Amino acid sequence: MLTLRLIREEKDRVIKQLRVKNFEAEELIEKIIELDNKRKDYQFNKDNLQSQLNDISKEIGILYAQKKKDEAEQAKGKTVGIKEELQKFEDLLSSVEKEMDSIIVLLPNIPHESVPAGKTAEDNEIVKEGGKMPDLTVKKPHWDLIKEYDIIDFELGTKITGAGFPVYKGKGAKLQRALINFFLDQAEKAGYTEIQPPLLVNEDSGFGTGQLPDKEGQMYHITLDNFYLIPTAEVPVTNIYRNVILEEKDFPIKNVAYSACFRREAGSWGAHVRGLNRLHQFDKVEIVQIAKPENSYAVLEEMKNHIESLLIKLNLPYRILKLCGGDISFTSALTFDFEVFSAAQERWLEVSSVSNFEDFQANRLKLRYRPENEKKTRLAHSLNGSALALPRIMAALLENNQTEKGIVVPEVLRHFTGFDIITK
RNA sequence: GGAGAGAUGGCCGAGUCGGUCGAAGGCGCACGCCUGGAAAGUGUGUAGGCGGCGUGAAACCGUCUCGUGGGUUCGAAUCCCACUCUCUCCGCCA
Repeated sequence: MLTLRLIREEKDRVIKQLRVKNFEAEELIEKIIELDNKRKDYQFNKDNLQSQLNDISKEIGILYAQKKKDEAEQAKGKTVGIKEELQKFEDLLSSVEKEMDSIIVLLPNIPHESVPAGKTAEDNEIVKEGGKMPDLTVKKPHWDLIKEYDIIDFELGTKITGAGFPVYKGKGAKLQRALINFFLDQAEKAGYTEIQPPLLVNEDSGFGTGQLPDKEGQMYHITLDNFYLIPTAEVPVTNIYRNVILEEKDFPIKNVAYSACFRREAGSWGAHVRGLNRLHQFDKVEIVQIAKPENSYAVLEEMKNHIESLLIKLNLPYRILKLCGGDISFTSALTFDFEVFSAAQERWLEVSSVSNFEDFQANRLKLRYRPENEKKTRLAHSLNGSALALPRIMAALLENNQTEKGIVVPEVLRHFTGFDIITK
């Protein structure tokens, strides 16, 4: 949620920058400013009336204490008109606030200056490519490999739950666990604190990170208790800081969490979603940082480097994209996507997305900090990134590392797996 | 799931039959005095939101906030209702 102050004070810049996201904001912003003016006016009137009323109440209290009962009764009469008037302004205020709340959440975060214009994923800017393309003598897609080596079973998942809930077996399960351990250990070495969050969250948390109210259909909802299954650990981990005022000494705040993630993916089933490419339940290691505004872009860079280092260590061919205005998410100011090349599918697969939300989430979360020697609090910046999402890494590893003898386990994972090749 | 108790500032804790209560007292913290330095002692300060308020900040003023939401009343931390959460006991259980 954009801050009112920004909307008021830098209206033109907001409108201009939102056009990069292909969002025409002028009308909404005019409406917001109009509502805000009304709001101030109503509150001013309300506060004044309340103040008068409070004064009379105090007088009555004193009169009673002095046993001047008649005068006290008389004073009560004076409150009637004021109370009616007060009620009127209270009603006006709450209706204008309600309308304001419903409109202000419609505005997306303004993109960073460096975000390129563009409509679709085609317009994303490739900022870096790395790693070496594998030279394969056999070239089977992972959905064939997992059957051949009996390591992941989709049919079994369908039997137990439904489509998109695969069962990992034997060395497949072990490889998955090795990846999780590797990612967590790497994050720990980079100074992140490991968190094991709840996998179900309440409505307030869903609102805090921006999943609710609009993306409701993307989450599994447990209606009986009104909980939502998390689509990413970002939700519970960032919500740790909901309604929090941080002190200077609390920084840097670096958290990492492994969790299962649940996504309904309603309506997004189609081409290119075979095998592990898109699932309803998958594992992910997520890094989350809370930063001071002046540091947040340096922090984003640091997170980006961390993610890149994982791909290098796994020896996967990768590229880094800066998302264009049309592809960047509603809440993000600047996002980099990481893709790995999956050699048998001959496709780039998105395995990570790292974003700076600036104060957009923080404003909803009421996540603030107190700068040194300042009385006033300020909104902090929040950032997160996948480090990394498991299934597509798994898909790329299986495809890129296949040989006639079996699937070769990357060097860095071997002490977690205890084996160096997956054979039939 | 059943029965009971409770929720007050960073923490502990008081708050009388509703009346100048944003809230005593203590601890902690910050700054100062004292000291050669420290401890002890001592003084001062110590919530957040919104509005007045304008280019930022401070000060000041108003208003709201004692788990959350509503109600009664001229006036609610205090009374009433609903909800949430915590604790204790019982039951169940990895």
